[in-house]
Amino acid sequence: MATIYEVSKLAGVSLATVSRVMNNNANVSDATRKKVTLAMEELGYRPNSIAQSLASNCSNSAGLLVSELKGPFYGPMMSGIENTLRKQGKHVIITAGHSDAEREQQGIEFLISRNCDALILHVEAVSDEYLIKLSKGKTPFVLLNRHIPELADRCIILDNIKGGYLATKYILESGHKNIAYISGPLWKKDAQERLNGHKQALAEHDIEFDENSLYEGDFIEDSGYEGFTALYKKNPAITALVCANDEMATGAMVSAREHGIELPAQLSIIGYDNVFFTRHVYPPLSTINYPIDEMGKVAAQWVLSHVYQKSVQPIQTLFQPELVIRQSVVNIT
Amino acid sequence: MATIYEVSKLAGVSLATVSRVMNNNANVSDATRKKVTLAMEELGYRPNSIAQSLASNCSNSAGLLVSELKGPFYGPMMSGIENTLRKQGKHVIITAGHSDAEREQQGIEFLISRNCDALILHVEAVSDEYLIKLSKGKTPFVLLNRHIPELADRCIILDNIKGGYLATKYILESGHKNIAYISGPLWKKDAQERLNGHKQALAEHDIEFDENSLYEGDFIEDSGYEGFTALYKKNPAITALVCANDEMATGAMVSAREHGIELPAQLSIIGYDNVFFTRHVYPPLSTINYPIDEMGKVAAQWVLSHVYQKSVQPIQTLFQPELVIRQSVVNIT
DNA sequence: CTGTTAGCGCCTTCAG
DNA sequence: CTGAAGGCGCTAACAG
Repeated sequence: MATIYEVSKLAGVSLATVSRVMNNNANVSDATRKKVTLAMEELGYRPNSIAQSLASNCSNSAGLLVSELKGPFYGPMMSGIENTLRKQGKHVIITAGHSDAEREQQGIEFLISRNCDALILHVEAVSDEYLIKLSKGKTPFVLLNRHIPELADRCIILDNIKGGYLATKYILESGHKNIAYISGPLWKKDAQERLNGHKQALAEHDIEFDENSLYEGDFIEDSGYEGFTALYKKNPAITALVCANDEMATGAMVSAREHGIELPAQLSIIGYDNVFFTRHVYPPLSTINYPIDEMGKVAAQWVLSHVYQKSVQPIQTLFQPELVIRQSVVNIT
Repeated sequence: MATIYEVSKLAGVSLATVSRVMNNNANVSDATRKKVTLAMEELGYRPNSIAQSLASNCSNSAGLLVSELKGPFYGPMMSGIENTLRKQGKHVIITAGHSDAEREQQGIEFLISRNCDALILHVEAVSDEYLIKLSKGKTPFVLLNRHIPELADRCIILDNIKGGYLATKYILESGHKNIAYISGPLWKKDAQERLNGHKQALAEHDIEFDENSLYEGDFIEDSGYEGFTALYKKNPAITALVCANDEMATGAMVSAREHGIELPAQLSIIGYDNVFFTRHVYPPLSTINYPIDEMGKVAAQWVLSHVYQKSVQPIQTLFQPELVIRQSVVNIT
């Protein structure tokens, strides 16, 4: 790899001049600029961004931490972020936290140690205190899907309580009274909030929440399968199931079919997230829309304006969930 | 951020010694080691991996280029790679090429300029020549899903011809004779190969391939929708459709239903890739398994052994596709 | 076992 | 408009 030094020699100028044409910064005469450009081409020169980063303390890249690299939820999120950042010539360094406090911390530290100019974090396990401490550090960050009062202006979130409420309300208005619920891991705030929304809707319709009709899953398909199996055993009379995400809903569907239950006629199911494949499962799954790609874009824009343009514009931090009606819920009134 | 210098001062030792305990390399007495460790903790010291990378010419991270960050195909691939690398303390820097030659090149150059120790590339648009030239450079790389004879030992591929063959063979053996095909973009080699496999199976059964029953899609769902719409218009008598990937197959299903076609009774469909949601569409989609997660792991292992352990072990480069039978294909003999 | 001394490749004042 | 010089934080011989 050619270095700036070789370029400068070939062009017959100083290091500083080469540096200047690279960052087409200061005034450089057209003549010398041309000389340098030619020399760079001749040598196939590529700037070493590591060295740039060390010297300038700016890496032109943002760090992104997601819980998983796979799964239908994170793909659109990463993609939305990468696209908007890339358009401005910024890069993204992605790493996974696996919903584990230690791995999330490691990931964050890795990104910081890589000189990321800013961080976009979808963290679940790490504590509020840790993040507040982190916010005192020099690397700015936004939080996706997590609300911390002290950091409210950089928390881009969905109103999960409302989402949970909307889902169950729709089920109730379709005449169901015998309703089971498969939640996410309840140590996760969003899982908790969705469940709270559910309870709220129930209360509004004077239906008492029954612990026996709750199964705590882990947002993964299999737990939906196991959840329905368990729930059905306890109470075969349920006519509707609300799931805290779409993947568990599809898992539940598999179990329901194995029990000889006809969908949606004998069992209504609703999911959450509106992940892309929900249109294609059978029956097409009604769900709650989570505009994660858009939220990712907002996060990216925050980075762009806040870090690179130094113009601190307020951003939309609260997004609204929406009911998406397809065919998995049946009216039994 | 504390630097190595401050640590050395606090511990009362030299820079070199601090560096040594960090890389627990050379012999350091337990006493001084303890002093240094304490000093590091007290200062909350974190090594700056950018500086390490610049000085040691080793970044402990591999670059990964995929076509898209979203989509059911790349998720498992990224995840498989990240997991196996992470276990050895290596990190992954991911970027997207969007199946565009220029963006793929940019991505590769970014990864190289970031001092990645090795690259794992899923590139589609960039030329063979470019990659061959790249192979002369100092950053080693493996190729995923691309075969270049000159670089055969670092190409981890699936036998796509065979996969295409298996899919159509299964359709033919189910008694279908009036078969349409939705391909991927034919400038992509894998799309071409899958189609060739299709033709080969047809030939074996003495069925002539008809250009009119081919629609060139782009591996994205919508093109499956449009593809079937166009194909059906030309020939409403088709009884089977083979698609070059699962996403187009699900798109085709939507169109078929809109035409009042009952699935699978009136139209058999087979996909390709065995992406995770194929089990959940209706009818559950028969397809060809593409062990992409495993192939990703092999790529990661290549990096681990080849670059970090300097033990050049040969790896499995050719993987076999397998027919996955579900319920979207019906026997009409 | 430990300290000294050069760099890694680039940016950034500061003079000129 | 251009060059010289110092430094970003760390590693890696080489001495001692």
